[in-house]
Amino acid sequence: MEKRTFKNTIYAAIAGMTKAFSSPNRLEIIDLLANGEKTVEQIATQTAITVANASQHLQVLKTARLVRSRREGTFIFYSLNGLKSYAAWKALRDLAQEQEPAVQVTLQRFRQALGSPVQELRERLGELPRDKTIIAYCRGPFCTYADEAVQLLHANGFKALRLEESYLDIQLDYN
Amino acid sequence: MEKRTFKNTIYAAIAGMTKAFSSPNRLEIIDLLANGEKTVEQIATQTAITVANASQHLQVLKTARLVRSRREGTFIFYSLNGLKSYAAWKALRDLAQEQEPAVQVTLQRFRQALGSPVQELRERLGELPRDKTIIAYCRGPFCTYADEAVQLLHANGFKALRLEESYLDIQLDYN
DNA sequence: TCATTATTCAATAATTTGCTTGAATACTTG
DNA sequence: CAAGTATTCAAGCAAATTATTGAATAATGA
Repeated sequence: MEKRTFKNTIYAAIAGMTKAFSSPNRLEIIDLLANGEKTVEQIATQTAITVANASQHLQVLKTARLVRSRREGTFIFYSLNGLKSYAAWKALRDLAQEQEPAVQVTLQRFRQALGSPVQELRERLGELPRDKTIIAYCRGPFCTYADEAVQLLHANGFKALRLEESYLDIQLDYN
Repeated sequence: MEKRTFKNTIYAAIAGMTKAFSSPNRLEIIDLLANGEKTVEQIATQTAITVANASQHLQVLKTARLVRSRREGTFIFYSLNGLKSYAAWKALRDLAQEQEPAVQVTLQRFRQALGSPVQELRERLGELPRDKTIIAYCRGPFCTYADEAVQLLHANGFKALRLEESYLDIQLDYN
């Protein structure tokens, strides 16, 4: 086989896999699945797309071996397939956060624009210990709730930190 | 701004950057540039595409901030823009090597199919020291010459190793 | 078996992407 | 300034990608 043919095959195969990453909806799905397995309908609801469209994207991700599925009754649960899939998503995200002004700016605004659902936390502040540091966790760096929680906790005199990494990040550290 | 709008903006921005990675030709260009800066024509020649097409791809990569350029006389030299660009490419490559059978198989064949240009090395074997270990280096894991060289050196009783990482990998270790 | 529910499939239209060709720009050197 | 060379631009066409719609599968439970 010609050297050029080898190269063409390899780069085409990698690009094929990479294409699965290059759609906003699929990235959001990957980001969701980094938090644990989900059904098609959950994914559709949380990403605000139709079920058929979510299913379609999931097929693309599955063909590229980025996600896997298991059946449980009438439900099919999807999850990320392996740590390297997550590692690649993380590398792309880090890169974009460093180099894409749109991401930097929006993310900052996103985290400042305090919203709502720290409501329960506010109501149950009394149940939290004051002698310990509280770690606020929230899936991925694109979820704002951890930030809101930390701000609320600080305002009320608690020691609190935001956990920057998702659970898959923590696993990555051990490999 | 609506939470959904935030998310749409962020994922779209990341996907925009990711799209720059998802073309075989552009991946090969990135792989080339991981070895150091190159002119448009060098890139076109080494990737076996036309100059206009290479230029076009380079514009895409530049818009996505994955490469940068500098002018020197009539030449414009392109190079990778930052370690994170390289890190992302490496993550994608690792993922594909692990999960894409086509990549695994082809890469293996590629490295076995000994070719030619270790010719000069063969002719100048006498100039090499026999009391030291020789490290064969070759840009990225997708270049075969290092493998051929190691095989030749072993066959002639030298101590030799293949350096798996490119020079950018080595830099990554220090950050 | 039949109705129900979760998921996938299939067809379509709109948009985007990739490569080619030939012309235009930008810098250098005589 | 003129000629030469490296690079980019612009137009055009073929191919791939996306979301939508409505129908088809597949498992569950009565």
